[in-house]
Amino acid sequence: MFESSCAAARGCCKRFHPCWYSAVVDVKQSPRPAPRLTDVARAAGVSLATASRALADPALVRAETRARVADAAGRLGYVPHGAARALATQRSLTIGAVFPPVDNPIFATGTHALARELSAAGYTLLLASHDYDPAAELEAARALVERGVDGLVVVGLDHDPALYALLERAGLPFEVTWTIDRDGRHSSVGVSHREASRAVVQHLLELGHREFAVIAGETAHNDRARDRLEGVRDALAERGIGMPARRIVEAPFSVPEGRAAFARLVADAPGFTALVCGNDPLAIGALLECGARGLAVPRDISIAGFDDVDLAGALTPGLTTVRVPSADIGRRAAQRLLARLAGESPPRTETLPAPLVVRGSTGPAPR
Amino acid sequence: MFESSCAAARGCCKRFHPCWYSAVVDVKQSPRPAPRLTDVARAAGVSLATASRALADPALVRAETRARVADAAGRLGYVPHGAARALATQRSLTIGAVFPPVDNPIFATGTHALARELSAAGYTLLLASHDYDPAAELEAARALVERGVDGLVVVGLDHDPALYALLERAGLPFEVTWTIDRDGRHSSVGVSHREASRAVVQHLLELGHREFAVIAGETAHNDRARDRLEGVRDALAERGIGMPARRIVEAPFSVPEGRAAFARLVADAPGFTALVCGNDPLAIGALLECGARGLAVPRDISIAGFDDVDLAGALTPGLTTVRVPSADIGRRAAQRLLARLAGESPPRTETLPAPLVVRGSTGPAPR
DNA sequence: TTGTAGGCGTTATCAT
DNA sequence: ATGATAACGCCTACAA
Repeated sequence: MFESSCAAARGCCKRFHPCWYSAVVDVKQSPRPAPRLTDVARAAGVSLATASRALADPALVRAETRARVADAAGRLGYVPHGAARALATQRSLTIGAVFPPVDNPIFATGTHALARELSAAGYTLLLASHDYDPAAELEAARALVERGVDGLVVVGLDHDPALYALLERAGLPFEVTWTIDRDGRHSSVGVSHREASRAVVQHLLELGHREFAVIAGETAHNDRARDRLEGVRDALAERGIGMPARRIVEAPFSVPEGRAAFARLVADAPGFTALVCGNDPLAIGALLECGARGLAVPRDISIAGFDDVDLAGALTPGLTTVRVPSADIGRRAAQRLLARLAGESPPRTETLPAPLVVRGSTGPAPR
Repeated sequence: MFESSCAAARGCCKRFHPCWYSAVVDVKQSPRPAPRLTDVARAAGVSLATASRALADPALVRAETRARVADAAGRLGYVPHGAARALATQRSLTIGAVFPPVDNPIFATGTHALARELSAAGYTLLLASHDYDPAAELEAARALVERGVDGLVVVGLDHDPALYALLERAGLPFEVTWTIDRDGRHSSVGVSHREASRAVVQHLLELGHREFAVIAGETAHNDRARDRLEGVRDALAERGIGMPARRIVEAPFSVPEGRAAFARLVADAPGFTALVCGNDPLAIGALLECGARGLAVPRDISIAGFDDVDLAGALTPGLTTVRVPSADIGRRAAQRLLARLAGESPPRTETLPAPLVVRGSTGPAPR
């Protein structure tokens, strides 16, 4: 019986080939193959080509025909097959992003904005997340390229050279984000971490502080963390103010790590009145540790962060910080990439403002 | 000249058809077409099929041949074409997720875990993010289905019925997360928000509290928020303790909204000694507003949250809350989906523990 | 172990 | 305005 139906199937419709059925254990799992465009065309009494046009570019088809096709598609619950379309058009309507831990609030915000902006344009986000590991990042990027993304978003400039090579060979447009590429070698949208960091220090200098300490983010594989640290050094050097090496500690970006780092700093290199932190979670950790130690902020010590996460403004005292427009960066990255795919040429590098936000956590240096 | 090269191209290699070239403005943009498997095969001196096998299932091919193919692929910088592969195999090695705002820390954590777990298995995450809008969610899900995801992760059970219909028609395996589906109609992994919420109230009752207030998350389209609120009602009802309606306010999940909601509560319905919040950001907002008003926690008022975000334990006093294992949920959702794709049958519903974490923000009721 | 060839579901180029 | 048909790049029975 299978034999004969097999032979018959071969002749007309290969999709019902019994071998296919026999491979399926649970029939309920796949009740019937999903309808394809051919099915829609048949149901509407038109050719495959017409059905395709009616759905893709309605203007090319008579209104009445168009309606019949739309109706048939609706009745059958037709869903276009993206892979087939991608194969035929050589575009996937998909954008990839390789992000550092997306559970960092700023990247979470950026991801959200990116996803929303893309979907508004009919694109979908393919997201890969790594833990500041260049090898993992490269691997993730390769996976995204294989999936046929039309463009890619990466964070910062610190990447395995093989990543750049991969993207260049594939001729894949990509955007560097958060950081801007001063050399203009890559298309980028972000802020000047270094400048903003200088502004923080200048603010503290104006308040009379001369004894500085820094809790920096981990600078390996992270140009943002390095730039922020460099900004501090720049501003101090300009004024001829020194800062001993032991007043600088590095810590992973998190509140608990910020607490711990502050404790280390107080133990190893006490006497500073101003603390500059690599991001807000670190600063909040430091603030909390101050509270636990009975240190008053800003009376005994001034603390500044970087990023302006939601919480920064809600704390008491509010955290003085730099506002990094994460949502804007995500949104603009999407827009720039889509513009380039449409043949436009947005400015090679786009610098967003990152203003200093002065709140209660910084005040005059104690005398 | 184009004419002749065109004719020649037609005969041998259509990819170099001059029409194609003439359409490309900037030659540097697409230096040469990406190498295909055919090119690798030719370079290695084997057939297309052998090249395919050598790369996909090395065991099927002689070691020496395999090496030649691998070498050729490496030299040419060959990257498989995902769409073509997906079309041929009917699998995209891609999993979709439709999440509420991924800038909510718990969803950010879940996303991160999901992405990492998937990529470890060779899969990639297609992420869509909405703002608690069922229509947008449906649209996003449809986009993911079109992209050919092999499975889908959704959050909770509150969805447009059309979403379920879509997934069922497509025969697409999906996982409900965060919430568990008691009826077992859908495969799910999450926690019992209702039970955990009861535990919070029981804890407060044991501390002698009788005057309760609630800052709930917005319950529309959000079964987690509803369940948490119901849990509070359950526990109070069991003990015959009433709570007037004006002691319950709803607010979007965020720190600033928590502050504002607390202010409203104090203005409209003062006199409560215990405050149960729909999540940690709301609770942290309430804590901060207490600080600003000179209310001591827990002496004057006890406050509890839900989720156990990083910050909850770092605050002083620490926030009493329920630990929701977001990372585990993301990880398990990935594992369960992959297992099902591999033909296994993980338990229909998987309930993860959500223990009460007692910290300093709750204490004996003032007398 | 390797090669041959048909098919995956669309789009797009030709005719008509 | 519509229809026939050749790609798109890969996988995989089947044959050798």
